[in-house]
Amino acid sequence: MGKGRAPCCDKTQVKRGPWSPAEDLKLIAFIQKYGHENWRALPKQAGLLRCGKSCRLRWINYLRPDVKRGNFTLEEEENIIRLHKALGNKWSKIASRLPGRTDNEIKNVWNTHLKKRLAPKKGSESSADESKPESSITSASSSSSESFFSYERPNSPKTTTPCNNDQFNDQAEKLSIEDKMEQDSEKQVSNELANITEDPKGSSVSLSSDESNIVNTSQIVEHKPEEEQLASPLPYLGHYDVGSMLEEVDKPNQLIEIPWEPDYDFWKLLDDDNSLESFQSNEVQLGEFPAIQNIILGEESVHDAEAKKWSQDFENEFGVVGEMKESNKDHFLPKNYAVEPEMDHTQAFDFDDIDMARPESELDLGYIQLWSSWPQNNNNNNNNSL
DNA sequence: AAGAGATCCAACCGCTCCCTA
DNA sequence: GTAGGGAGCGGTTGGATCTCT
Repeated sequence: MGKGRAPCCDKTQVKRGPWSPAEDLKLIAFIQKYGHENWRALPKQAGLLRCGKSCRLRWINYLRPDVKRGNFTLEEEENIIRLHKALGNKWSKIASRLPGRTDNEIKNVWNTHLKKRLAPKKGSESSADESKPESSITSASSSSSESFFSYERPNSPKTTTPCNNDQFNDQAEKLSIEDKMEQDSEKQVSNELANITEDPKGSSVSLSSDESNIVNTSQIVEHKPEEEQLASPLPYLGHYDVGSMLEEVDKPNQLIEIPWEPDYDFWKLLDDDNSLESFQSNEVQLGEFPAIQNIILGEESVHDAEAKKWSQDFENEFGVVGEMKESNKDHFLPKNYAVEPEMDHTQAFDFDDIDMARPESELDLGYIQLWSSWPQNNNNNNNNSL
């Protein structure tokens, strides 16, 4: 092993950094159709200039429809602390017990404030055991109760939970018992997880062996908007011609080239009042994610009320519609999104391009459900900056 | 209002695990 | 038994955003 492991891909040949909406959509479209059995080959097949690992990460941490976005609730944070004590820095295992949360997200939350929150009371204790499971949380939890419950998350809607010590002691006792159970074996953890996640493999449609696959229809059917806060990270993708993209990705065994869609069109559409009006009056279904839903659901007619509703939702989501100017359109891009270089600003969005064909396969059905399952108003705190 | 420092989080890196031939 | 390759995991980083002065 003198040479060490070969890199997974040629770093000079792949794009790095923030993902663009177009890349996201390509990835979503491809995975919706073909799943992700081979991450290494996926970017090539999907027409993405990305490393397979990057695609996997993007999908798991951000694009997966069952990813719960928004701030962690107090209950979730308690669970993280409890599970971290039981499992240590096993973020993926912790994530598996917090439906909708990713290991990366949990890791970030832990490192950014949960760790800090617990730090003061831990000062006198061993600081080296931070990543190691403890036999019981009782003592640590009791001593940390004050700082723990007085914590108020910045920039988040207050999750006001009564913070008296009696309640905490009850919880600590309960958690202590649970943790002892957890420590018995990881198998048990897995079993408990199975109960929590309601058998993700029990779906009628499955494109891949991964339990997180988005075409898990059971997840979608059981979607509860109020509770789950599932959120599309790309509600603004309405201008992308998913239909043609899906046609392109319908060739998984060849190297395909999907032309980059200019993001500009979408912003131009919003910038131009006339365009927006035509957009709204175009007798096209405008649901939560208008163009995409149109494409997928194949609805041929729409009510103006729905069009207006979407317009309002979009305004809520992105701020002022119609006042965005050419000079500052980039500022309306969602946080951390990459702007595609060399945009073709001459192209205009054409609804006629949308493939309105009704889906026939189960895969397409899954696609419908994916998109239609995202709630309109997610609590993604990224919206703060929009 | 502006600059500095703090915070957050998406993405990357490199390692380990696991499967297959 | 073992070498190679892919997937997954945990640690870290860098840039964007927020808060404070």
